[in-house]
Amino acid sequence: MGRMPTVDDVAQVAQVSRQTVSNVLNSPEIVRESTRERVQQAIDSLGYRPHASARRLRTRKSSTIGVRIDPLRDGISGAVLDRFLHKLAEQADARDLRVMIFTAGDAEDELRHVRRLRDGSDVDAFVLIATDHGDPRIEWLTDNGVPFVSFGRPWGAELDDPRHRWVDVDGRAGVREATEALQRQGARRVAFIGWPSPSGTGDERRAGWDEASIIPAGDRSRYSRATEDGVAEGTTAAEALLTMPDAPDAIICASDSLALGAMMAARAAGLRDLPVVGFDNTPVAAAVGLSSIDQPLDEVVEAALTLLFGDSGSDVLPNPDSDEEPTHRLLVPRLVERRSSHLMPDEITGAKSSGNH
Amino acid sequence: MGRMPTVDDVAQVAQVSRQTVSNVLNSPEIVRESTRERVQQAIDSLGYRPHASARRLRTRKSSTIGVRIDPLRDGISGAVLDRFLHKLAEQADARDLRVMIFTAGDAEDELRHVRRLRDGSDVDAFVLIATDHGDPRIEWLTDNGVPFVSFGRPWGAELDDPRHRWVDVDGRAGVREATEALQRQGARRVAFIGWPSPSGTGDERRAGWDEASIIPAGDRSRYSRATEDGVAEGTTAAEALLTMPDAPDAIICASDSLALGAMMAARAAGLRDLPVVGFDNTPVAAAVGLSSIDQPLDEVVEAALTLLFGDSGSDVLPNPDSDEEPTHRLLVPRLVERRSSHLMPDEITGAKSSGNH
DNA sequence: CCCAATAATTGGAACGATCAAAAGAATCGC
DNA sequence: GCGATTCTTTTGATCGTTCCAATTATTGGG
Repeated sequence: MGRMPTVDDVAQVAQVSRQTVSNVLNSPEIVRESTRERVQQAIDSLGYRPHASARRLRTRKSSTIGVRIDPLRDGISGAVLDRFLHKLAEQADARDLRVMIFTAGDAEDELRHVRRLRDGSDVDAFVLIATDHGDPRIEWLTDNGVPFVSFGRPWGAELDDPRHRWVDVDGRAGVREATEALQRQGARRVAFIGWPSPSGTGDERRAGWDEASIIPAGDRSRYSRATEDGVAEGTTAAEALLTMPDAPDAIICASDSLALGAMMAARAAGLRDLPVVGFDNTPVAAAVGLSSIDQPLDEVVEAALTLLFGDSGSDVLPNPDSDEEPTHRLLVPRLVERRSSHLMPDEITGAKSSGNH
Repeated sequence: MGRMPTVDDVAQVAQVSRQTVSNVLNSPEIVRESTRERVQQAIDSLGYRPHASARRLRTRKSSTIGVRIDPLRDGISGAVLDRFLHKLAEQADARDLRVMIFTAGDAEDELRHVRRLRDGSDVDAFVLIATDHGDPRIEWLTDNGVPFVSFGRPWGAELDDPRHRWVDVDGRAGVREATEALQRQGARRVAFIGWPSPSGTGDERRAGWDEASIIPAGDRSRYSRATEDGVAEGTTAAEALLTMPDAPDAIICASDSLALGAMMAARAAGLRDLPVVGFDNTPVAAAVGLSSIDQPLDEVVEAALTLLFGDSGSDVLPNPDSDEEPTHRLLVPRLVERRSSHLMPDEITGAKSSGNH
């Protein structure tokens, strides 16, 4: 394997100068057609590919985005991040961007990485996932002018800081829609199992249920449970709900984990037709035939990239400082109905799952 | 934000030459201690970071590995790849390597990416996941001298081609061990639910059961079922097993999806104590308290990186062509016992799952 | 104390591309 | 047919680093 051809090699074959070759690649419209064709032919015949590092050195941009992948993704819901990552890789490719991943133990460790990747011009911008209450990273990034976008809105006070670009899914609207759908089907007492407050995401989802519920306000709190996330926790909470007088005739949960637990509790109690709805539309939900509220990750990723790079380019937009342009997007999720609980175990027809490892 | 400091800036402050600064960074041992300290101090005070692209241009290596992430990971088992990716990012970081991800629709598309990433010197080596029967990528990569390692052994004839480095987990041993463990606990008729043959991975797992089973050889095939992967399929297969005379007193499955289905079938049939074992130890298994055979991903990743880069460095080893050094590793999985089915729904105490999105 | 051998440091060149500005070709109006 | 205008192509410099060969400082032996 000899050495790779360079612009000079192509130039020589095509009988033009270096720069013209470069122009054919980067600004073809300014090159005369006949020349362009000749150069293109030389490129093809030599199998020339621009050397990415050389280009990056000169242009001072890496066309690469950095993504932190989380260390603890034990939850079923980890699958959402997984899908997100895949969509990101896909759409980044369409814009000629590369995606670099990294992990970090804690926030400090993460900042160390961010600094290294950025100062070394390894990446142009970052994508953060699932920001928490008062996340220290956000502040650091905005203050240091590092371009980034977060999937998940900031739950602190800074919701409208135009310097912070974010994309999120409106869980409130999703749960509201699901609640209304169940009530249209005839449910009169739709219960909700969510997480303890305060939890930005969780509180929003509960609020959606609260807004749509037709349960008399005085009675309503009885139908709402808060517990840590997990299948077992979902089971416990659902059992408590199902054994009370005027038991609910449908349950909406803040996650598929909780919903899976609730579904198992319902079955154990012989309530095979009790509708149960989860959140995130994870593979498990699909596998066991659980209805779930699906996050439109395609749109999320597209919105995130648009906020960072504009409608189509691969140049990072200047960090926003005025709010002429909106710097965030709130997207609406969609209920995927699988009529969760109208199926007995021997009738399950959930989507197939694949993968051998 | 002014311009980033360069080696020259550091050199000026430390009163040495460029090259000495470079040496402090890359070969500290050849620099006199007093000088080294002075330079280091200048580096710290200026906050200097080497420009990654410039370095890559000069050294002609990118210190980056490329990983393809799969487009369809609907299965529960996708979680394994997820964990793999995380471990990879972690260990790559320890070796000062970066990880770049990409996706591709089909094999041809993937090769296009590989070629682009490699010819552009974006990545030094590739990590492939889950190779299939007679994977065309493998041949192309070996023939073109692209350094790579695969997680998953090649199932074609080329198992011992020293040019192909691979790491895999010995599913046969894992299932064998699980079968023996169940038999030690008193099970007499351990059944197996796997995938239709031919399936490299699946056939191996079944073979492990076959080797350890104490069911008389003539009877054994009745206790073995083959079906596509999926929760519903697992349920169906388990029901068939459980309704036959001399029904099995334990079930081992080739995946957690199948196992989850089998577990649900067992419960529906009132067999709450029937042991069920899955494969991959996915979050779902942990969540519902399902025993499962765990792949030692830490070791897998470490072995993979060692095959590519040697014991500690970050330079790609020359492509092997003789078999002086072993170019593959087969690792042994471990059974995680959760006594799957000794729990009724209201007693589930599976590990909590987390993650809000 | 000098010379040889070794250790430490230095300056010029190169990696492969793009930028900026200058130079050359083609086109147009009159 | 000539200068002005526009289009196309070229030349020299540069991005920040490491390689290479040359130079200077240090050490040790006789």
